[in-house]
Amino acid sequence: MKWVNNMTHRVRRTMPLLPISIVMQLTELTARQIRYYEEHELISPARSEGNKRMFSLNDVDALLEIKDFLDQGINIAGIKKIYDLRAQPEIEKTAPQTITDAELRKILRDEILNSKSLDRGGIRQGDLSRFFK
Amino acid sequence: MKWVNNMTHRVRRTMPLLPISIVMQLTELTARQIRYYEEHELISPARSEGNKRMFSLNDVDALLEIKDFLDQGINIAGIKKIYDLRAQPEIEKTAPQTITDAELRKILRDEILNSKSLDRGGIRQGDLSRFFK
DNA sequence: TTTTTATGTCAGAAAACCTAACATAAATTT
DNA sequence: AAATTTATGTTAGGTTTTCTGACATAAAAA
Repeated sequence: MKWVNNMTHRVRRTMPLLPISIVMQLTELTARQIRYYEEHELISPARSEGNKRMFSLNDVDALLEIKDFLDQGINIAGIKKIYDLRAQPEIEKTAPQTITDAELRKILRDEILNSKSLDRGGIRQGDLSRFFK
Repeated sequence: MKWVNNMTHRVRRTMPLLPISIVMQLTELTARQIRYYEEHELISPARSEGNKRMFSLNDVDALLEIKDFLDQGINIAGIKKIYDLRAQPEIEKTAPQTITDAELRKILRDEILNSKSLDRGGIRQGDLSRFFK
């Protein structure tokens, strides 16, 4: 017999559920790093009544992505620009975007030039697999 | 384009993620109630290094079920017995279980006699729907 | 070489959580 | 009916966690 109260697969991705200590474990980032990324507006975790940061699963996803970008040599400004571009996908491929477009090319070019042939093959977010099934 | 870091649907149900404040919101139980149920071994939430309770999604499910049982008039002892019986499903329907079985019947009988015709129709855990999609 | 970036570390304060104790209404037992 | 038990409320004192802000620093960029 199955029971009714199974919320596991229904939790909203945007619900602020997790304290920073748990997010540190899930992402292997320090509190300092997480706060720094928020300071630079890469994430906007919710706050408890007492001003403690509360993170959603989407926030965790975002942090893992930020970590990945940084590991790839992209800097905070670059990540922010990528996010900005993601936010307006409808203007994409229409009129040229003056400076914005050029900036993106520069970012991408720099990324290629900076890649340092790290070649971290295959295993993406490998360590996290121990947390998942 | 989809991104790789989507942990949302892969979080282990048993991972201790949530502080008691969040569990209070999710279940609409007080901290006192949650701690009392733990004291009576209906749940066993994990602990942080500093001894703070950390709850898994399974724990939340369990608490919602406990709440439901209590609302139905079943007391803590009854819930515990139900859990015990659930833990040995293989003995079920075989040899008579002496006292255990009789105790269960008493519980069920008492539940029926105590039902007070509350008749809380249909809507199960209704309020929680606002938390889910 | 100077500046910027990303992160470490520390301090003091506030919030969240802990256990333990006492209080109590409602239900149960005697 | 009186005494006890159950499930929960409340309060107090102590510990853990998190906060902001400041200063420090290695590596990268200008």
